[in-house]
Amino acid sequence: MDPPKYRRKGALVTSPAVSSRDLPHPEVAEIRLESVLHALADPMRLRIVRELAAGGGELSCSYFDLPVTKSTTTHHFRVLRESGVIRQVYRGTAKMNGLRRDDLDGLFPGLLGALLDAAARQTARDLGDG
Amino acid sequence: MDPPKYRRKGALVTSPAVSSRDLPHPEVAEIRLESVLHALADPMRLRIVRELAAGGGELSCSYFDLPVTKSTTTHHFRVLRESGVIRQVYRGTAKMNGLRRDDLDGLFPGLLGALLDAAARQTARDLGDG
DNA sequence: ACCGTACTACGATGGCTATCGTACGAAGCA
DNA sequence: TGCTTCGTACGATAGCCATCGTAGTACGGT
Repeated sequence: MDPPKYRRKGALVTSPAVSSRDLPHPEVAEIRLESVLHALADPMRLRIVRELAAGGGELSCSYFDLPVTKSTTTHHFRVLRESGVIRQVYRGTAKMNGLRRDDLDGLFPGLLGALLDAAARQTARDLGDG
Repeated sequence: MDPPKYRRKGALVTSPAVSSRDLPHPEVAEIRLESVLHALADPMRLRIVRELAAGGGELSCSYFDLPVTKSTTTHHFRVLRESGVIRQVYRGTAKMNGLRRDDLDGLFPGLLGALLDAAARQTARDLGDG
C-alpha cells in the first residue's frame, strides 16, 4: 500500500485532521425536525435512543446488542448522528454515543421528553399494561 | 360492464357496506408510535397536519393547495389515516379530514403538542426568527 | 511485529415510497 | 340524462433505505 489512505466517500486524504478521526455532526441550526422524526421512526434507532436516554452518559456502539449485523448497526448510528439526535466521538477503538439532549431541548422544547415518554408508554402497553 | 364493482386492492364486493364509502382506520390500540413518526417525517404530511391543527375542525382534501398532484395528495392522506394521525369521512363528494387529537393525546400525552410546537419553531427559525 | 477488538467502507439487493399520469367511481346539480 | 367536481385505483418509475457480506482501517496490547 503506497501512501496511507484515509478514504471517505471518494475523498482521499493523506493525514487525519486530528489524532482521532472526527465525525461530521450537523450544527444546531442545521438540525431539521423532519430528519429527527425520520431517524426516530425506525424501531431499531428508537430503541438505541431510548437506551441512550436511560443510560444517562455515553455508551459505546458495542454496548448495544441489536438483532442486526454490525454494518447495519453502524448505519443506524450514522443516521442518528447525521440527523442531529446523537453525538459520536471516538475514544480509543471504541466509539462513544451520547444524546444531544441540550441541543434538541433548545431547538424543540419538550419534544425529546414527549417522544421518550411516548415510547415508554407504548412498550408498557405492548407488555399488557399492568 | 357487468355487475357493479367496488374494488379495493384485489377485493371484489357487490355492494358497499353503507351508503357512504367507509374508510379503514386503526383502532386506538393499534396505533404505533413508529408509524406516527414515519407519517410526520414527510414535509408534505407534516404540513397537512399543521394546517389541520390550525384549522381547528375538519377540512376537506381540496382545501389544501399542495405542490403535488391529486393522486399524491390522496396517497399522503391515506398514510396519515392508516397511521392513526387523522380521521377521514366522506361528506357528499368531499372527504373531510380531522386530527385524532384526543386519541393521540390519550396514547401519547404531550406528543402531538410538542410536535406541533417544534414544527412552528422550525418555521419561525427558517423565516429568520424575528 | 503481530494479534485482537471495534468499527467502517463498499457493493449488492430487495423492499418501500413519493411521485406522476390516466382512467374511473361517487355525489350533486342542471 | 348528462356534466362537473372531488377523490380513487392502478401501473410505472425513480429514489431512498434497511439489510447483508466481505474486506479493510484504526487503536491498543503483547
